[in-house]
Amino acid sequence: MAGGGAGSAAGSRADEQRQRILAGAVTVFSRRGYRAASMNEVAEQVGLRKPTLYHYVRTKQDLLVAVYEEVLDESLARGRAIVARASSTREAVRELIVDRAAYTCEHRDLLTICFEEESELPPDLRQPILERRRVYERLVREAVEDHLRESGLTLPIAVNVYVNTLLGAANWTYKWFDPAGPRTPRELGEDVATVLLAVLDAG
Amino acid sequence: MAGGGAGSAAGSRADEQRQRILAGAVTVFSRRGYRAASMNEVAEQVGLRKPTLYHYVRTKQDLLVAVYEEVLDESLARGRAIVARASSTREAVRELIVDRAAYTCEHRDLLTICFEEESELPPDLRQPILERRRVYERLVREAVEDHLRESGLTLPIAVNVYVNTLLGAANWTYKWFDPAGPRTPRELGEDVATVLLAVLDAG
DNA sequence: CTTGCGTTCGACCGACCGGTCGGACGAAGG
DNA sequence: CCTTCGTCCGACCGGTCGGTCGAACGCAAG
Repeated sequence: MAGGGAGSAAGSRADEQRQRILAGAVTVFSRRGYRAASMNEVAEQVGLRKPTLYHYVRTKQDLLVAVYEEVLDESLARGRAIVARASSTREAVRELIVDRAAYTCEHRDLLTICFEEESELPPDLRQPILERRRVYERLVREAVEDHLRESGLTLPIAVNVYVNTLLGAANWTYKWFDPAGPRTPRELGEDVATVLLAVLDAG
Repeated sequence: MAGGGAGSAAGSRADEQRQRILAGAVTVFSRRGYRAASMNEVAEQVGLRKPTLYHYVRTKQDLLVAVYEEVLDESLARGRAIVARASSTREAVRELIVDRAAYTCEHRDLLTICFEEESELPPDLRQPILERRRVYERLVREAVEDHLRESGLTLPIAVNVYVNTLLGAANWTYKWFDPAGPRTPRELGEDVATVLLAVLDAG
């Protein structure tokens, strides 16, 4: 009863190792691609041998799924928190954009995997995972719709197209954000939001 | 001297086959991922057997490189043509966005490969290819800078950030454009451009 | 010391992949 | 008729990968 359990992390030695292995897998998968990365490489990254990995992990696919779980959980939690705490509907939309870009930049390796390895998901888990992403997108769309309703403004295009454009601009930062550059992830997110909010404010 | 030659396509029977094989490879690579796709699958897609593929193609990597060549050539050609023919600097920027999104939507499989298989490029060709992409990005940036200079407007953010945001929004359409949906690629591109130009016009 | 358990790994297995080889088929040219 | 050449493929090879097995090690409890 004390330590372990079902969740994704706990205090036990074994769970610590699992976390280390997952972190190593993220590094290797994002650098070389899920399929090209071998479990031997993951093991080396963590400082273990392959059979030891399999003492803690069931399959390579499980590691990939864990990445999606983490990103989806975190994305949705952040999104909900932002909507809940926002001081206005406009601020909610703005902060969703800023935070989305910032989160993406702070975890480029994680997001690289999520964006590029969808076809590697096991077929039975693919639908549920995509559905959870759709929940996040709906949250953003509703934030935009709330703001439009409240402000009386109208968008010159379909809301759904606006949301996809917005998410594209924010997500694409995973391709070009430079951690050694002059802008912090949040600053960059604010700039991206400035671009995307202009069309909203123009009403 | 008559038929064949160095270019990427010609009238000879063999070149026709090469085109068919490349098209099949694009389909399979984009659906399953370059690494996960086997040359057997490509062969099946084209209606041949693996050894026959290798009668026309040197290596699997060559097929991948051919995809990048095609997309880079086409992108740059379109970009230059747009800038050359644009009736105003604003129209140049607008049309660059519209066409970028439209081209992406019309060739989703091609672009999917380009966006997601960069790490699979042979190391010696990677730098040259990335450099050519940078040339395209520079073309867009200069179009934006020309418009700002001519109009006397200023952007509230760095031009470079604006261009990356713009390209992200346009490129991301490869993830969500629905060919069965109500909008044509160009219509969708126009909507995306509407969002991105608002901040420019507000200048 | 003995038992037991969590951890580690060398060696191995079956499957598959990129790529090759040698030959078969068929049409064109003599 | 035979030759030639482009096309096609069954069978095969070396290598790698995901995953397993059985044993060894270290350590805490009795």
